[in-house]
Amino acid sequence: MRTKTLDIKKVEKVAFILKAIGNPLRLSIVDLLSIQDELSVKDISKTLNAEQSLVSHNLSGMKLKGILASRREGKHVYYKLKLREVLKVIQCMENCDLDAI
Amino acid sequence: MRTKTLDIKKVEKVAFILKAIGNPLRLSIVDLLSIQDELSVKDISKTLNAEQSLVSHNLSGMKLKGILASRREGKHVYYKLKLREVLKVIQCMENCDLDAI
DNA sequence: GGAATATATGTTCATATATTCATGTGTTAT
DNA sequence: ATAACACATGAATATATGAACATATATTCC
Repeated sequence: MRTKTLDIKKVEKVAFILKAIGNPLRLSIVDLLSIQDELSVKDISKTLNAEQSLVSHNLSGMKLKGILASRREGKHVYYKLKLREVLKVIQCMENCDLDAI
Repeated sequence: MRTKTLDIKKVEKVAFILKAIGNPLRLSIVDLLSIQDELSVKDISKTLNAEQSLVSHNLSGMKLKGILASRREGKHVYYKLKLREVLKVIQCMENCDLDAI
C-alpha cells in the first residue's frame, strides 16, 4: 500500500502517457518496440496488419509526445522507444491476470 | 528487454485499462484510492476540488469498467479499487523520472 | 410527509480522437 | 529525369470524450 499521492504535475504527466498508449494499435506498436529495438513503418504496418497511413499517423503522434524517436535511413524511417518508462508499464500489465475484467 | 509480444486479447485489455485511467481526474481518483482504501464521492470531490457530478460520472464509469467497486452505507457511497493491477501501474509510473517529457 | 444531504443520471456542448482517402515529399535506382 | 518505393500530411468524416448543468433518486432525520 502506498502512503503519498502523486503531485498534480506528476498526475498530469502520467495520465498523458497512459492516454497516449491507451489504444490497441498504439499499445501494439509500443509492445513491438519493446522487443525489437527499431522498426520501420512498413515493418510495423505489415506485422500489425494495419494501414500505412494509420500507423504513420500514430507513430508521429507518439513521437510528438516524446514516447518514440525516429531516424531516417534511406527510404526507411525507423522508430524506437524513447520513453523507456512505457516499457515498465507494459511489463507490469503483462504480468497481470486480467481475465476478471 | 522483453522477448514476446502480448497477444491480441491482452493488448485489448491492457489498452482498455490504460485508457480508462489515462485522464488526470480519473488517475487522481485511483491515486487517492491507492492510499485510502475506501472513499465517498464527497471525500473525493472535496479532496480533488472537483464537481460532484463530474466525479460521480467518472466513478461510475470506472466501476462499469471493472476498475472500482462501491458499496452504499447510509447516505454515502464508498468506492474502492477493485482492479488492484492499476495500483502497480501507478507505483511504476510514480518511480519514473518524467521530467524529460 | 418534508427538509436536508449524498449521490446518480440525462442532456447538451465543445472538443478530441480514430480512420480513411488522396496527395505530397524524400530517396534510390535506372 | 522518371519510375518506384517508403513515408508523411491534410482534409473529411464519424464517433468518443470531458465538462457543466439541471434534475432525479436514495437515505436520514425531524
